[in-house]
Amino acid sequence: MANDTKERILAAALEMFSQNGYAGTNIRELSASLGLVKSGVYKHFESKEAIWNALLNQMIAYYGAHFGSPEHLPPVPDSLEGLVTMTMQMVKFTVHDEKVIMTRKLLTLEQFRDVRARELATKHFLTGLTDMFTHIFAGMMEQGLLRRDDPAMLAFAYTAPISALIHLCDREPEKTEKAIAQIEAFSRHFVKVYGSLS
Amino acid sequence: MANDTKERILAAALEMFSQNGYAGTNIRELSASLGLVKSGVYKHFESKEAIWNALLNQMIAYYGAHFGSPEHLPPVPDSLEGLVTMTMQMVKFTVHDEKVIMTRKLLTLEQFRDVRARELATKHFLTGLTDMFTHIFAGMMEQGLLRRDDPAMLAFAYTAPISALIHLCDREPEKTEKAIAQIEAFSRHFVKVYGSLS
DNA sequence: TATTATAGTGAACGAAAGGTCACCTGTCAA
DNA sequence: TTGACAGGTGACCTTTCGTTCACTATAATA
Repeated sequence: MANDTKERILAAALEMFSQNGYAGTNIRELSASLGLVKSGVYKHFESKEAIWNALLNQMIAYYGAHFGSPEHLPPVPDSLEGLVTMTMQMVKFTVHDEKVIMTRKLLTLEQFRDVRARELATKHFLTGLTDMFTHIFAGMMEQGLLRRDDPAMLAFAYTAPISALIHLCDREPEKTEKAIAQIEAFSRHFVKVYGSLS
Repeated sequence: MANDTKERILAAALEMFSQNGYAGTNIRELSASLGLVKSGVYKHFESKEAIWNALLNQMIAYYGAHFGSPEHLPPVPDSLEGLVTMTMQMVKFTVHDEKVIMTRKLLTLEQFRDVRARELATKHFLTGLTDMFTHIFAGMMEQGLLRRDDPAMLAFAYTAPISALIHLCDREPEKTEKAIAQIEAFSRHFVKVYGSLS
């Protein structure tokens, strides 16, 4: 049947939920944005909540597939400058990719209402990043690039400020460029402080 | 007249808006939680949006009165341990005070919808804290307690991770104790790294 | 005491919400 | 050719929303 309407509904839902929240979104507008009428949506989902659940499942699955398992860990940089470069690549992607932005906003808006959104939010905003950089920093310490220290603590100290500025970009997109520059400055400050040469 | 109903409405609105968001809150429930009937609220506010505006004005005024001006800056600690102590005092207050928690949640939920909420959110979550600790760290550097460095950068590196864990407490209150311990560990890590004795 | 403003009630209203249903239409398999 | 079905339409239903209004009780004021 070549039917991608279901996927298009989920895409539109992500867009509207991330902007106006679940409660602030209505099926009429959502349908209209797809060029169909409200009842058409109910051919694909049995309720508004079903759309929400499907969207959340999709996000959870996506996160699991891309960041959930150890095999998706990025390579350990072989220099301090490599850490900065890798960081900036990831940051530039994450603050410019519309779908990623909307995912973060959605999790921000629904974290207090839905337990699964809450858990995914914590992964997205906190533990996912620290886990990833714990691994990276442990590797860099082994290579003698970073001062020996608790890699988890360093990862937390490194990723939390970056995460804060990513949130700023979501909140005030016009500050994105400035925030990226700030992240790079922070990253360089970090390698200066924790690099083994200091 | 002894009429505090207006204030009670605002308090209830803070509670409901911070839990369910503006769109997810209805006047019936809000009135009921105060033991009055829906139309009674309209004796004090002409619309739901008027309640929102009054609440936001109150929050903005409160923030301005308590954190807005330089005279409210905390004293500069006279030791590294003093920094940790002061930090933990502030943190324990901010993660346990119901009103402060609800304020943060509300700003989190409405930051994408309302420009003034957005600006206050940035102050609350980012610039307010960094500004405050920029002043503190500059003072501590003058006293020779901290290594000479850019105090604004240090303030950012110090407050952003703490802020991230405060957000975690808002999202998952059952992790509050653990998060507080993590903040203390991070604070001690920070003074170890940046203290002038290192 | 008479008056008047205040705070609250309860019924009602129109709009908008989520959801249902009978119906239409094009596609594909038997 | 026919029948089944997926996908879409438009009218309609019920509930809930924010809001209004006539009315009442109360307490201060003139």
